[in-house]
Amino acid sequence: MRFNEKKVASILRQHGYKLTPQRRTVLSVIVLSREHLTPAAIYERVCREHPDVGLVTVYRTLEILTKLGLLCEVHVGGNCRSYLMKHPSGHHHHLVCADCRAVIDFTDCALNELEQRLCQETGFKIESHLLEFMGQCRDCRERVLG
Amino acid sequence: MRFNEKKVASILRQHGYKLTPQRRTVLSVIVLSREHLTPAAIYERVCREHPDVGLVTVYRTLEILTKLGLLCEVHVGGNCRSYLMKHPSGHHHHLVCADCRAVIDFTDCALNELEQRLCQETGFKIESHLLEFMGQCRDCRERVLG
DNA sequence: CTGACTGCAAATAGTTTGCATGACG
DNA sequence: CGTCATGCAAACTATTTGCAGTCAG
Repeated sequence: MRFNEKKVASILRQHGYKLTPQRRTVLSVIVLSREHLTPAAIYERVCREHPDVGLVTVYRTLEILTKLGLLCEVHVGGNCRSYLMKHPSGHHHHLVCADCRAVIDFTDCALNELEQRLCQETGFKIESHLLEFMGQCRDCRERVLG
Repeated sequence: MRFNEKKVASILRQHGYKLTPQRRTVLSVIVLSREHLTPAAIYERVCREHPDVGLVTVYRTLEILTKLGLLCEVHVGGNCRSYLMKHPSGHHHHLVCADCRAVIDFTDCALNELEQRLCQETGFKIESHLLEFMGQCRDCRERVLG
């Protein structure tokens, strides 16, 4: 389960950030989404509820959440910046639906063996990795099949 | 081994693209690089030899090479667009040095098993994946150690 | 020759910054 | 109440497009 609104709010407060209505709205949009969202998409949804919030505030909120390590970036699909609330547990990867942009997380990537072999063969010291699967989720497949 | 200049030139000609001096220069910069390069970095190197080439031409050449499937994008490192000549053989992944940006390719990603398990568990139809390792290459490690 | 290619300049898209006003704690 | 947050406008960066002149084939 990903971070929920209460948890994020408390972390923000712990770090001395104020909980303004604008930030609450941005937070709620991100937390409630099963999809990865671009800043523009977040802004659009925020505006539906509170048209007076500025795009700049969305960017600044994203910056804070990223700095606190609460967000993960999704890379799939050309557009580089898409965000999603992170798991509190840490290391995980994404399974992304190309149609509805829904994201499923999984944790055991089983890359240790490959990583070790690559280290031996190349002399690299591997520090991290990026792994994402792209495809079509169950719902979207069924919708297409009719 | 990645595509070489001759091979790429011939593919371009086959597809009816003209081989102008500008394109030759852009090509040679990409082919000769062991690193992944942003459009701006390619432009800079091109200018060292031919200061009269425009950045726009770099973008347009990259567009063509991408359309022909001769380039791969490297995602690591925030900046989203970095390019590298592709392997003719097809499916492969990258091991990227965070210091010098050198890229080593490898082919057997050993993800089939994981892919199958994820399909079963989630109902996803997986179509592709993105896998990159980041770290420090042998040379950069030795340079640091002295 | 002629259509494709080029460079310039301007347009567009995405993101960041400066600043005066406003509100959380 | 002071400080941090906000929104606007403007600056910036990256990329794309329109256009007239140029050149590869």
